[in-house]
Amino acid sequence: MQTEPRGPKFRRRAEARPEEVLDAALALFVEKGFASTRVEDIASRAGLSKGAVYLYFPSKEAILEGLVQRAVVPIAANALGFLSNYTGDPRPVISSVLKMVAHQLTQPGTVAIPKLLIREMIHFPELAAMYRREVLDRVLPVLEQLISNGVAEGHFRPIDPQLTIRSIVGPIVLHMLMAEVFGIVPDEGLAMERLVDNHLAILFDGLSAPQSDRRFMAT
Amino acid sequence: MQTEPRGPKFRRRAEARPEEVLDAALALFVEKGFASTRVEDIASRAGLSKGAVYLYFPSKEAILEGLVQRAVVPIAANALGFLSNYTGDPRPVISSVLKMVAHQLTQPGTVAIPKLLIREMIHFPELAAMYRREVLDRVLPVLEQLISNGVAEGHFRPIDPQLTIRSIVGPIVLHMLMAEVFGIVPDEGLAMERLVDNHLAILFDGLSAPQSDRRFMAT
Amino acid sequence: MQTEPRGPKFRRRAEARPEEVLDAALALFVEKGFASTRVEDIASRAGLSKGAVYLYFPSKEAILEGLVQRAVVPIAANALGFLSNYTGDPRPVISSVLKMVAHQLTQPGTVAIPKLLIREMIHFPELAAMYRREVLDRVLPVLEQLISNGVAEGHFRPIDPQLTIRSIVGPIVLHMLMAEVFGIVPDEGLAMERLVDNHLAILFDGLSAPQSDRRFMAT
Amino acid sequence: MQTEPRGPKFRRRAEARPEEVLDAALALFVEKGFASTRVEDIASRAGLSKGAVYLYFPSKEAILEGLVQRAVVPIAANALGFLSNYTGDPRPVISSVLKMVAHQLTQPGTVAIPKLLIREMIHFPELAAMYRREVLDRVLPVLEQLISNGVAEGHFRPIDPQLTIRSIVGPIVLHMLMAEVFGIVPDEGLAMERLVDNHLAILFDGLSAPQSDRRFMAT
DNA sequence: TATGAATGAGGTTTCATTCAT
DNA sequence: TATGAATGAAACCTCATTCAT
Repeated sequence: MQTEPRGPKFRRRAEARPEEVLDAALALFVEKGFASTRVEDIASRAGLSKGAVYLYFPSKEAILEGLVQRAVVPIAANALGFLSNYTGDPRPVISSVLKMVAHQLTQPGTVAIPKLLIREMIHFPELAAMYRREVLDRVLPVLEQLISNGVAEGHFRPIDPQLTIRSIVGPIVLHMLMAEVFGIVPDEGLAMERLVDNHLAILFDGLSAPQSDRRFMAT
Repeated sequence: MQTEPRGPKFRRRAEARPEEVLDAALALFVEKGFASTRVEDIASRAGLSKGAVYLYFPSKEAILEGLVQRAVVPIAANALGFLSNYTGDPRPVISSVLKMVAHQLTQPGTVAIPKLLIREMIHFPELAAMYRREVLDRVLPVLEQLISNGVAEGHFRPIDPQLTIRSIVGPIVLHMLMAEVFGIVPDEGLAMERLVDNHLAILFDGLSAPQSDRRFMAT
Repeated sequence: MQTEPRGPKFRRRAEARPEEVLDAALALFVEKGFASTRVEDIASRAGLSKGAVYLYFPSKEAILEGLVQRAVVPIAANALGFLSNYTGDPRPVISSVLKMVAHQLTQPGTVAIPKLLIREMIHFPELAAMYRREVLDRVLPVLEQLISNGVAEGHFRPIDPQLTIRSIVGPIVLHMLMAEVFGIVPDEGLAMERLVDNHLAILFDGLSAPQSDRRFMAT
Repeated sequence: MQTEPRGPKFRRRAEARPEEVLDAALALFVEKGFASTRVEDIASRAGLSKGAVYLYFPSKEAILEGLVQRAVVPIAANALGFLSNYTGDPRPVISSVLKMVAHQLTQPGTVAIPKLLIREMIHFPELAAMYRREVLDRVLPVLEQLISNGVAEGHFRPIDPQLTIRSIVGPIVLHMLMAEVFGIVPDEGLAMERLVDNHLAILFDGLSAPQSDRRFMAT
């Protein structure tokens, strides 16, 4: 008659639950958008019941917040260290950073958050603000400093560091955007490596044919 | 007892109603997103009743379609002519095209449609497909050809034309994106002109300090 | 500057307009039901504008009322005369009445109103009441009297006149109903005449084989 | 401050909810018609909230379908067995079938579905088709066979079995129809039993007075 | 902790009716 | 008389959230 309080039947790793919810939510938000994703979808993809989701997150929006939070933490903890206070020719650093970024962008997890923010920013502006504060406002100044140093030390022409960041990173972003939004991919496929190589060549040495040729042509 | 001459209940203005609806919808879709915009909002901003909107568009989605259609038509009608079959040094053309694009992008109407598409593409993929078909698939090949010519005629280094398009346009897109999504604007403000100038300098002649320095450094 | 009041351009037979509206409405109500018929449909089928319909009928419901009214008038004016006060063997009369009714029922116009009433009675019970008052309450008593006379004069068995009316008319109604509602038609087609012949044979002389045979079989 | 024990906001009764919804819907559809019945009406009559109805049925139309389905199932499961392959004088069988049918038709539940179909067939023709397929196409052939046998074995005159079905059942249907649609009821009330008795007398032996009389009259 | 039945606000769409012209 | 642009009420359906169990 009585139900002896036996030890937990299994205690399905209760600790990892919020993470699983976030994983499920991220996948679905990216696939279908925030609004079109039902809480029940998230729950069942995470292997939970709808109600259980609310044990971990007070609302659907909170899941999105949690998503951005989770993406933000490693940035703060990690990185930048090897960029900061760097002196010397910044070109090798930029090369490797660009390649790293390009590689990251092909990992689905990395772009998901910015993609989400681009879409949902209107509905949740605080989120975009948070992402900016925690991620962009930390990374951009470092890059800016790197370029400034490059100019100061004569490695670079005298260009505007802030604007130049756009010239460095913009092509990669556009590349992703064209592929993601419009399905426009170069003949050879996404080809992130080729894009970066092509871009670095232009970035450092310019689009124009070398001086000698130009003088010749000008004749 | 008195018949105060109130404003007429019905205003008869068949004229440009659909245009007005589109204008109102564009503004609201950009401001609040498609889903969060109620048809009634559109109606009242256009000075109509909810029902009247349905005299001109069979559904809310049709309004969005109409919006993209309207943005697409001028592209087909308009230009490219002055780009096609262009021969000679492409650099001046690229300069002016870039300046033109940059100028266009500061006009609210122009960016609105792509911004909308980036957000709503998930929910209405046909729209993005249409925009791609009608706009991008017309413009990109022309640019590609321009660059190919530049390479063939020795004005440019031997670079990949398709990928190079991203190096040319990407920075401007990123500039807009940073401003729009994250509110990140250079210290001097949007400064589209300065951005383009900075970018063109890098684009044509590279980020690196002139050859002389580099030879020196390479030593 | 002034618009001389010229004679009417054409004065498109303004008199017949209500009739045309009723015709259009009847066709559409039967085809699509009352609720699914838009006033604009009626108008355009009648060759009018939506607004013009309201010059003749104050509401959509009034059109339906007009329809029933119009169907009711001829009944009151016409008929019954030749049935009333009939004496002598009623069988020939019933035969010809039944054939007439059957013929009438194949005319689309005649069944339309009862069909409408069967469907819409719930929404407009007064209409059914009116039809009953003006049509059925006039016709049924006459039939009842006819049968009563037949019994009194020894032509018929002693049966209940009111209930017998159902035995006389029911099969024809069911025949129509099966065809109209369920599309169930005998192998030979609607075959109204055959149905009536078959039914009259049963009605007057019974389904059972003649007495002589029955006695034989009973042996 | 006090927590008055109000009725629980949520009642958990997964049991027979769909059945209750169907019951409520049937009652309302019959009373007010399909279109005039709001889903919320159904819900509250079933003791649910509007939204809960959609837990069991994906749409209002699905409720109607469910209604017809539910009416159809017992037919397939049930009877006909005792009719099929019957040999011998069919008259007792017809008598009892007719009495059974008449009895059934006085049960509110039974007529409701056909009544609904007559009304809504225009809007949902598939429903009428389903009812025909599952019910009528099963019952009618059996009746037809029964009559054929009666003719073959000399119990009946040589009549058309398909048409004769109408002569057998029609009066009962008309009786219901007159009562339901026009409120026309014999002086003695619905009197289903009397109707059937009167009809059976006519059906088997005819309306006309017995042979002897007729011979006399014919003289 | 976990479930999932139940709630109810909110928005799109239809269309009878009105009325300025 | 005639038009048809405009109105606005009404109802279906979705889904985030709650809570009895």
